Amino acid sequence: MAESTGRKRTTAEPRLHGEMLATSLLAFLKGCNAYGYQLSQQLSESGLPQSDSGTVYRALRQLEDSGFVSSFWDTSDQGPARRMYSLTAAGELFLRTWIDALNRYQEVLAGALAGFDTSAPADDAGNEEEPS
Amino acid sequence: MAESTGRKRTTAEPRLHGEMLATSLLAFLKGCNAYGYQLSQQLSESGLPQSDSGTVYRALRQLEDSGFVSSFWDTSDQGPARRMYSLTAAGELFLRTWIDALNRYQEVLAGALAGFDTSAPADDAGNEEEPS
DNA sequence: GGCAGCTACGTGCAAACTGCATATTGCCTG
DNA sequence: CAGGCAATATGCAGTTTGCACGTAGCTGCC
Repeated sequence: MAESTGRKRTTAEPRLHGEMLATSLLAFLKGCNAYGYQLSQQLSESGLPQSDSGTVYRALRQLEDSGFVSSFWDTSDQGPARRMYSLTAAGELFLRTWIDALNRYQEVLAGALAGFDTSAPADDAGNEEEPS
Repeated sequence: MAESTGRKRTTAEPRLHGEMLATSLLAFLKGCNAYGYQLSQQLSESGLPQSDSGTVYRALRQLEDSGFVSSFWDTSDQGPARRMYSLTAAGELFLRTWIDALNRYQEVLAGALAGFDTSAPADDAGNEEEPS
């Protein structure tokens, strides 16, 4: 009953998922628009946890469905056509919103590491006083 | 191209998932050990995006399977027994690893936001730094 | 020409994860 | 006693992911 599949989630090295992947892509697109392959490479070089390229392409599609990016086919260069993505206003808004949530997230983590009791009113965290 | 349910996940308010949820739980446990119900409440009060309590319980189980937390039944108080969780050494290591990744993550986001819209009103995409 | 290899994008499938509702047990209060 | 809260857990349907694989265009090499 041990590791049959071997693919848990919390076990191996981290991987970039969900909103974090989406936000990273939006952040890259904020600087300059790019295409999927390029973004996938940038993720690898960023030192961030990596993602499967298929996941990246699908994430970009979802972002487009949500209206956070827009795309067009770029055939100006040689090679296979590239789907060029660019950030929309809604995407920028979403990006800022998420960065804000991320800041709180890091506060919590940093606080917990530094010795907890950062901002919470210490209801019963370190106190064993239970309202009974 | 049949349209599915239509509600994606990049649209509404963020929710805490995957490794981010796991890391939050580990961070809380770093300060003091606690049980699921308590952790679920702390998440709500932290200003972080929330998670379903069922998801929290399952995440704790997975963390235990991965060896990042350990648990025992606490019956010292009245009421239903509580499964008390505490952080293990492996969990602490995982926590630090992920916080490190988080730092890089925030660097990327902050860099993308700050590095481009400060004084460059150019909206084209072809004039960014080419790293190669 | 033939052919491997790289770029660039996409999809099928099974496993995994999530949200919601719901069930359970124990205790306390009106 | 019925109702409600605390605390944990699970079934189910829908969604997301990892991996593998497939397509298409171009380049280099013999």
